[in-house]
Amino acid sequence: MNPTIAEIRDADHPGTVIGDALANTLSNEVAFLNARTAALAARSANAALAPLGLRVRSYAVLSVASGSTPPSQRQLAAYLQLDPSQIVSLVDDLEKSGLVRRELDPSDRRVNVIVATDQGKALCARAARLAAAAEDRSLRALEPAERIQLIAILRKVAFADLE
Amino acid sequence: MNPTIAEIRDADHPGTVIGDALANTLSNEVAFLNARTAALAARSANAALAPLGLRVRSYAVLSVASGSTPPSQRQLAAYLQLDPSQIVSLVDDLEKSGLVRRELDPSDRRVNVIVATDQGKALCARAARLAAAAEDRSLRALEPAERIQLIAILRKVAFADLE
DNA sequence: TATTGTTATACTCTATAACTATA
DNA sequence: TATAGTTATAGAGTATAACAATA
Repeated sequence: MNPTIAEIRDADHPGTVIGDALANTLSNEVAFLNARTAALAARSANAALAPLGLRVRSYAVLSVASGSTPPSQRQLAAYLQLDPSQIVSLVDDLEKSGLVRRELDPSDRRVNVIVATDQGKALCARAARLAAAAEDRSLRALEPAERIQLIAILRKVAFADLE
Repeated sequence: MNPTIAEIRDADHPGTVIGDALANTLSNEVAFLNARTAALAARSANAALAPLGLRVRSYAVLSVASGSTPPSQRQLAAYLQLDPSQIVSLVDDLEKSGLVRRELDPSDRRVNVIVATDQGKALCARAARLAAAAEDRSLRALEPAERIQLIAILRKVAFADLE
């Protein structure tokens, strides 16, 4: 169960055994564990969302825009840790699909508030269920209590850049 | 401290306040928290490793190759969750820099064993220290006990694809 | 002057498929 | 037939810099 002492095998090619030693240095580095986990989770979530025409990125934007406080593009960029220039094409695509609208903020006409349409909110709800199912599969190795711990700890780390 | 109730600000532009509601749905999704954390950690680690001419990817390959059980390229791909074709250019670059060698496995001449040179091992040791320092900064929001919990839980999730 | 959104560009990473040489 | 490594290519993601409109 513990990667340090477990033999590690390539899931696709069971003949490929990776010895204990491989699972040493890197497997204690959070950055590596995070990268590996995020890669698996993103692949899984992208596959789950594909039938809806969404990807993890566009789903994230749609999800925030579907909340009770529609964000500006700048806020989306900060929250999703993307460059503001990347938000442009994400919102473009969602807008073309009729899932969100850009609304000029009357109090500051430089800012676009991104608000989900009814159609967007409906799709977001369906997407959230698919994402949750993918997450259940990704986290199947964890006890319920561990899952709660993981979320609590990751929230601290994920937002450590904001005081 | 808790992102659900905290106001979230853009670190670069303190005037940008993101309301509570933004921090709701997504911030309970492990895939999102993982992606945000991994993005921050990768950026930090890449910056830390840049003076050595390494990036997180090449460092990961070098680190495994520096261990006591040098891997095949296939094993590297499985362990790092990369496609075997991506390993080729990573190893090419490291080999050109004299940090690793491809050694033909005598028992199966299809496989290249990737073994770090002495120079590669020395650089890997320096890189590991820089990576550890970057990790300390990334995880500064955690108590020591939380850090240990995080590693234990992430290891389970990160290797759930291997039974 | 500073900030929001936008465009443009170059680079890195991801995903597939096909090829070769060995088994 | 099947596997290890390689090549090629297209698409997605990352990082910067510059610009127009607005504050």
